[in-house]
Amino acid sequence: MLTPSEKKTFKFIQQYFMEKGYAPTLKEIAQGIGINSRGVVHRYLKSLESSHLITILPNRKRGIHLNPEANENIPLVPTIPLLGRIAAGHPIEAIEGRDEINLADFIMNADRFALQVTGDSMMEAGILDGDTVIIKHQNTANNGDIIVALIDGIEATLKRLKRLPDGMVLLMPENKFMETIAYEPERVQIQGVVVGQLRSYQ
Amino acid sequence: MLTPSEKKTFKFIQQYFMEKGYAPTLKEIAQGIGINSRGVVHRYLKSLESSHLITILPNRKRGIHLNPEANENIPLVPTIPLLGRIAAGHPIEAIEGRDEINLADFIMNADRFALQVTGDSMMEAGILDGDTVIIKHQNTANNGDIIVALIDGIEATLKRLKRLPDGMVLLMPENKFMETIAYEPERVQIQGVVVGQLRSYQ
DNA sequence: GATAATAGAGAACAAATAGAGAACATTCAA
DNA sequence: TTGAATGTTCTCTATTTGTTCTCTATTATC
Repeated sequence: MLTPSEKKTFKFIQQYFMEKGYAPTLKEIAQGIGINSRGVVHRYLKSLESSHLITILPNRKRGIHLNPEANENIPLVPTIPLLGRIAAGHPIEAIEGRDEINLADFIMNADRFALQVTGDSMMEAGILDGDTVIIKHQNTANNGDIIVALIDGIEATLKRLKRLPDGMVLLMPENKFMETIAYEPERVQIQGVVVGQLRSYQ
Repeated sequence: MLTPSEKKTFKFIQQYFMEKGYAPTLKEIAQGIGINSRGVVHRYLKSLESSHLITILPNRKRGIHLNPEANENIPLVPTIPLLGRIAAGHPIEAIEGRDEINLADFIMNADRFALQVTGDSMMEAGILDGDTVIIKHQNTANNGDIIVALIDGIEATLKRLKRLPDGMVLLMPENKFMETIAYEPERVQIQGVVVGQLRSYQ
């Protein structure tokens, strides 16, 4: 179990790694977490090592490794550090305030489930073949939402919703090679709304 | 059975755990449930321990463990049910075997972090303005990987990597309105590889 | 009314944590 | 080779925190 100081130390190391591409010195860590003593930092590092979060190469300068396989030791909060904003042509810009993403907030919820997407009908909305979408189960949706709809009780589809003033329901793909189709409202049953999306490149 | 105060205490601890990743101090619990006395909190903790809801590590600061069996409503491993595969024009197809997505496997790892993407340079790869990409920290990458690169030690960018036989490094945007640029290898420092992606529609 | 259970305040002490900084060993670059 | 920077091990101090008490108040029950 990490103390708050140890956690702070660990986060600083992660962030430093990202920005510089190499590990910080003990002095830099000390400054980064707001203390003066290298000895104290060393104590925190020893503790992080015994939690298998890092590996210390003895006596090496900047000899800290982040351990990839360490998730079992921080099991409780599904968070990942959010280090900043990346835009082409600029240095990575730090984000004040929010410094981590809580996956629980992001998607976990009793009324949510996942679907794996096949096909390219939502390609131009950034939803590609093989992606996973997180659906919030609900029977209504707003204009412009991306929804899971059941047509005639059988055919399921992922489309953007638009209701016309005359009552017709448009299900619009985000792919210029595919056509929007209009349905009578009673043929379309809304199953849920897309609230998130995941993609794995591994 | 628990008294109302004990229940309140237990809920506060659960919530604190989810948010911070470590246990609260007695003082924090006291404030959290609206009293002043650490001694009283300690009494509640003893009671929660004898109900096997928590374990107290004696004399440890923040030495409270939530007992997993008593905690079934809060999953330790964040998962979301994966209901099937959706393809335009077909019913939702069930997936045998895998029926839930483990978010910990998906992204959480000590050497991973998140970056928020600004701009449209990777649009055609389905990475849109505002998306969050999960980066695995590493200094090497394969041809075709989407990487975070530092150019001349300053400028950070998200591009697809291609190495030419003559040693030059191509950083290719996925946007037909932007141009691929070739760099001498010593100007490009690889910071990490994109291993995942999140998008929130909320 | 007596009794027990619940709630809370707060004092007193022991122990853990956070931090400073000295002293020495080791690296690493000039 | 040498010196500065860095890692490592210590001892010391202060503060916070956990723990155990005793005391008071309220409420419900017999």
